[in-house]
Amino acid sequence: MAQRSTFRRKGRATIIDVGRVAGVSDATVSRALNRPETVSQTTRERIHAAIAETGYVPNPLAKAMVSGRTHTVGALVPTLDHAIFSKFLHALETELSAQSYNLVVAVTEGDNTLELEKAKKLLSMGVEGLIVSGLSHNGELLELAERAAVSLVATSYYEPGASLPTIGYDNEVAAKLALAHLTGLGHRNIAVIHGPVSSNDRTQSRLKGLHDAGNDIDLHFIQTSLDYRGGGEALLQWDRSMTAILCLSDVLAMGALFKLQADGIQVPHDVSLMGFDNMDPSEFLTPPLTSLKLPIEDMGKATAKAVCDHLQSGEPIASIELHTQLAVRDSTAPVGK
Amino acid sequence: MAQRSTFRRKGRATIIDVGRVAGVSDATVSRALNRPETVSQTTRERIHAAIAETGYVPNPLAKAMVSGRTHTVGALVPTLDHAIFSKFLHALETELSAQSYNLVVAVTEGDNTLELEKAKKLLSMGVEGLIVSGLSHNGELLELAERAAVSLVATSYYEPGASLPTIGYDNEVAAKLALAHLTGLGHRNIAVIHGPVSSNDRTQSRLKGLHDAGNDIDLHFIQTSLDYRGGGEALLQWDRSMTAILCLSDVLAMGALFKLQADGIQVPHDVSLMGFDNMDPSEFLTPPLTSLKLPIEDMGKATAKAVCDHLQSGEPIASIELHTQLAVRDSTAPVGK
DNA sequence: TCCGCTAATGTAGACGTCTACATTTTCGCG
DNA sequence: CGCGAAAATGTAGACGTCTACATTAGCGGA
Repeated sequence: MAQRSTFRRKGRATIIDVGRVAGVSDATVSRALNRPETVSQTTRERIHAAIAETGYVPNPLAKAMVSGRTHTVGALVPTLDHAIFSKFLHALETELSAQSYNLVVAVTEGDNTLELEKAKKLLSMGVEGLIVSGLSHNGELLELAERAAVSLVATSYYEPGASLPTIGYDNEVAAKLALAHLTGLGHRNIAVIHGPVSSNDRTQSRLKGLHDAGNDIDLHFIQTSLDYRGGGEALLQWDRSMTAILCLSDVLAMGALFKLQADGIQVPHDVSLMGFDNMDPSEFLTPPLTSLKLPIEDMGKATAKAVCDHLQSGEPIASIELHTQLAVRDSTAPVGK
Repeated sequence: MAQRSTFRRKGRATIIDVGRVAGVSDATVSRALNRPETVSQTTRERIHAAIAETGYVPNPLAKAMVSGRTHTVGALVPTLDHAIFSKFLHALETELSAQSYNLVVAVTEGDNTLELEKAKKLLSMGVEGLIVSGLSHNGELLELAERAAVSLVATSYYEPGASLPTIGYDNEVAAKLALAHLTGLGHRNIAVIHGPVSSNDRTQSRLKGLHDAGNDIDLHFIQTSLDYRGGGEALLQWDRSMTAILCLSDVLAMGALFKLQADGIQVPHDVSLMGFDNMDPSEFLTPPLTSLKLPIEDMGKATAKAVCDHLQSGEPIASIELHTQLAVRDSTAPVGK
């Protein structure tokens, strides 16, 4: 803990202090650290001793400043407290970190104003790329990112015509796929339980995909809060004339299933139940839940790769479509059963 | 999109370019931006026009370098793909962001070597504080953080004697509390389902809390994988002589419950089932799951506050104990029933 | 022994912003 | 009309690291 004033200016030793102790210039120290082969054996040893003596730690800010790189990518997500986003971020972080990038996370609560505000913070800390969720954003966001020369990419979406690259899946098609499964089983009168529409463009797209279902299909849309409770409460608007329930999220489906179980209503005997997301527990439920698999982990990996490639090559980011897939399990059955 | 070579050096306009266009020095521009009241009205206007013209965006790195601050805090968590940690991070981010700090997240997969590696990356990008989960770490970590003059705080734990400040709860006490609930209902022969012990010191502590349960209590420890499947599979080692099952995580409890439901075993009639964590769905299960509430959100908030206070005041971080609490619901019943 | 080449090290200035201090301008008031 | 204080602006150098270029040292060969 010796406080050698020789090599301490404002608390921390600098590369110059190390040089002074080792009897060389700062440039030599820098070289010893970054390209050791250009420094003689003996000098290198003296320098390392000096580093140990001074407790020198490179100043990351000075480094970043001179290189102009922070190796940092920012992600804006509506929430962390939802398996979809945390799974996505997990995959994203893993891949980014494999390529030596750091991930800064900011939560937007689905609020475009807050999103803009947090985007500013991320930009003003020097992120090199910015990942957002969905397509509806404050108009200023794009402009902001462009001014900062930071490239933007949207996820949870695939829409090649959009004003920014998108990496994700087609929510409309996915919703159609889910519905087709139920109609294929003969269901014609179907409850659709979904979360709030405002400030959730994924839900909006999914609903859009359902709207032109066809004349002989009766859809009853039930909006509720996007949580387990909401799934249960939505059932108040359900009656047995609707032979199937399509939930636009597995959380809602589980909420509904638990309520049905509590009420003694048999799935799929009394009603078919289908989710959307394919979350971890879904396949273990009783009965195992039919759902729609979203390629969340792939999306995380692909997004990380795209951003890293872009930062390396300078090429613009291309949109990538990932595919959704039915996971047919026991919670859905033919209408007659 | 005019490419005025006058004010472009390496692609981006600098504060000096703005000054040149506005006909003032860089210092005046800097002041106009940071302390506008010290600059005359007319000059300010000219400067803002110049900023618009040049598309100037302050370089965050230079700023950080001169101020020596990044306003960034790092968090190392075992995984993001688990509600506990993502809930924690959500609360953490919310509070940090309220105090204008950014959050960098790194995933350790519960591996101390990887943790150390990622800690290095976080330090070398300039985090001002580092939040880790649990107490078992690579020894180098503490040393590293100290050298970088970055303060460390451990969460999910409360242990005032530890070598670093801890903000969390007492896992041993919590486990005892859970067990006491079951023994209080008369259960004497209890299965304890838990996840992998290695590299999970929270599980270790919880088990430690159970070990001196008392002579008349028979505990059957069943280790399994920490996921829904694991909870179900663990039941292979359970038989009806064990009148209660204590799962050291709600994920395991849900996995077990779903399997019990599938097998037609009634909870709590045939067996009492208790979880640990109190995750979102638990109260909606059929039957609602008795669990042990962990103060995860409080922990996130408290940790953020502690770190921010520390960074503001320079005072060392003090350990904080948060309390756990039983959430008694219908999945547990007296042994006779 | 000296030339010339290579290896090793030093010098100087750049990166973009901030700020203490110096200087200039402004303006009120006698 | 000029003095002096206050307001406005400029100058210079710091922050810590990197690197192109300049310089010195070292060494083998003739």
